[in-house]
Amino acid sequence: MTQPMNQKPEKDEAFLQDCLYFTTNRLSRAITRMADEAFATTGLAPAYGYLIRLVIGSPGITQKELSEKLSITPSTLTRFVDKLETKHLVERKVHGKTVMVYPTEKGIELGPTLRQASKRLKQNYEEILGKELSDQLTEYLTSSSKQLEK
Amino acid sequence: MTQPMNQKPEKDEAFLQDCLYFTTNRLSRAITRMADEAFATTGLAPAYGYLIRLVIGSPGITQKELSEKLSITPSTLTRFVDKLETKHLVERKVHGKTVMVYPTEKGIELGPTLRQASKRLKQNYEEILGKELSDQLTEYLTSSSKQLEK
DNA sequence: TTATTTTGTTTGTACATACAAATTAGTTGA
DNA sequence: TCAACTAATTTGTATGTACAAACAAAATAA
Repeated sequence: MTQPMNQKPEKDEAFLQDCLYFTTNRLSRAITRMADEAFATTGLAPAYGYLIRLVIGSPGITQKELSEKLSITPSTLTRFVDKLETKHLVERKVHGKTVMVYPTEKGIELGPTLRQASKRLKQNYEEILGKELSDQLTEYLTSSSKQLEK
Repeated sequence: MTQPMNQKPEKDEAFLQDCLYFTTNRLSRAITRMADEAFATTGLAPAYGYLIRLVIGSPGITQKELSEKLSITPSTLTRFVDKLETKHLVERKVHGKTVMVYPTEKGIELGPTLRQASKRLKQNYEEILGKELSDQLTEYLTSSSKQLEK
């Protein structure tokens, strides 16, 4: 009897838990919910917070560089900068065909608040997952992303 | 001198690589791109493929159960089933206040194609990441999701 | 110098997804 | 029996994100 007893095609749902696509997106939804909460006080979605921090850290950084560091497409980055510009948190300076992004005074002032939110977020998930797993997972994620993005 | 030399606030971008929110979403974008390719032949986005497979595996499964197994909200699930219903791949049967979902003949026939696409996807990412890392990562992701979803 | 190609950005459009509110249908307690 | 509650689903609306096409500026080739 080579055939296992279970005739029915995938009566259970192991194929979900085995799929990196599914499991990654599942975690993405969970951690995004958590991040939204942690950043609620900043008035900004988490992704925007990280963008501003990059701009504060490197005033005049180009949009191309930003989209690379954030691993999002240039078109998405355009929309992000649009929104932050209408909130007067960053401003663009066009230089030929490239666009350089600078923080405004208001943007710079937001820096500490953003770092705090990040810290809270990290505390929250480390409390649930443990520092061990959190760190290991984060490291694996970065390494995998780098490989897959090629 | 308690203060480290580096005065400038986050000149580098380590804070990105250290953040589980960022790294998870980064991988999510990369693997979703890959999954879209692998499922291109099916005419369906990957998420819909998994939904149909659950329905084939448990005909009459309720929407509530589906949304739990897929870890998506009920409202999202409603839209998914809407779309699959207009494509005549599944059909709803209302039973009181719950909705049961059944595969159509056409939906059942799609099963093998979907499993193939899944297999291709897995082969593709295992080729890049290695089976080792893939498995370990997938396991960590599932375990973390379970904990964070509580 | 002019024509071609490349590069960075933006715009149009589409989709997955969520939350909050509305709806509908059982359930329970007075 | 009916009012209040709870649970499953749907609808309205908003947002992050991508891809493809358009556009604009720079670089290169002729």
